[in-house]
Amino acid sequence: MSTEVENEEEVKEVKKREHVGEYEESDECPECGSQKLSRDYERAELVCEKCGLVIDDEFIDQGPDWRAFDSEERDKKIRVGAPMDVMTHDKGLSTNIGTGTRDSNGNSISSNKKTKFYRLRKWHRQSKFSDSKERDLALALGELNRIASQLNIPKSISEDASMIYRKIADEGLVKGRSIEAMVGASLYIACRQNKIPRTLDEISDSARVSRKEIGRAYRYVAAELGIMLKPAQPDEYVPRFTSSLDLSTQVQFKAEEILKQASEKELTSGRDPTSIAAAAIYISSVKCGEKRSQKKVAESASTTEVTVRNRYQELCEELDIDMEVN
DNA sequence: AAGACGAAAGTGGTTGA
DNA sequence: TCAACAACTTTCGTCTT
Repeated sequence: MSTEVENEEEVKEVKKREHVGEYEESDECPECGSQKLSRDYERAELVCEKCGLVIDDEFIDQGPDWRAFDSEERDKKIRVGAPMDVMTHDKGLSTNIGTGTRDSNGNSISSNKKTKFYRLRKWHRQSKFSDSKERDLALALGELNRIASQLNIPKSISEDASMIYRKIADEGLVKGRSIEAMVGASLYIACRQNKIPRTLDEISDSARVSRKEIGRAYRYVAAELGIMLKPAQPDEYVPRFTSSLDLSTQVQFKAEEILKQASEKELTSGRDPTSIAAAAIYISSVKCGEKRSQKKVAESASTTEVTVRNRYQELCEELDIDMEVN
């Protein structure tokens, strides 16, 4: 509200532009004829300074509808508070009891009342976490953020994951299960849905639970919420792997090209998509003259040289790729 | 010395009786 | 519940660059 704006000049200037209410400050007091009328914006009253008559009340406050605490904020003219934030347990929208020293009538409040409000504020703060659900949610979302940032998961996806977790919690699916595993499952689902899959291994590395448990939680959640995910496609891993290997986009496109042919020939089914992706990247890196060793490629895809080797040999054979000539 | 290759044995998960 | 099974990993010795 305008009370927070310290600069009175600015407020008055806005007032002048429009006629507000029946009376204006320049009018005379109908009671005593005094020309000293003033507006009390806090109470929305136009009063005669001489006799105290309220001439006009409930006029519309034409002051700025944005709030500002300093000149920088005034320049920005921000109209809203914090945006909804699904990443925190109360979506960043919970209320606080203010710390003002005046009551709604503008009178200062007694020290007795002040201590009372201090207590109220304290209780109110604590009540945000009053039930175990909220506490668990706060804990879970904290953990989710930690894992997501460790895995460099984009904000939009971790937000999706928090929405999924909220749903899980709302349906009461967490009961009796590990929160951490459920968080892992939420992230896993969110990543796959956004076509930037992370493997269960990658997630469990950053979480405090095993891949097995996250996998189990994921299957459970998927069944309960009716989430059906298409199996991860190898090409979805390519951009992440190539960039972690510092390969050019040319290599990336080439690898995706190879994978397209491979999936047409149905070479991908039944195989770990990360291995296929790694093999395609290996071939592509050699072909583009940016060779990375099998070991390096395998590492980035968190698999082994042997598997990369086996896959890439299959690909070469089936797609008639000759590794010798460039 | 590093990387590529292949054989062999071991592991964890799925499937079908 | 158990055995069979395919995919994958680990380990290791050999060959090539």
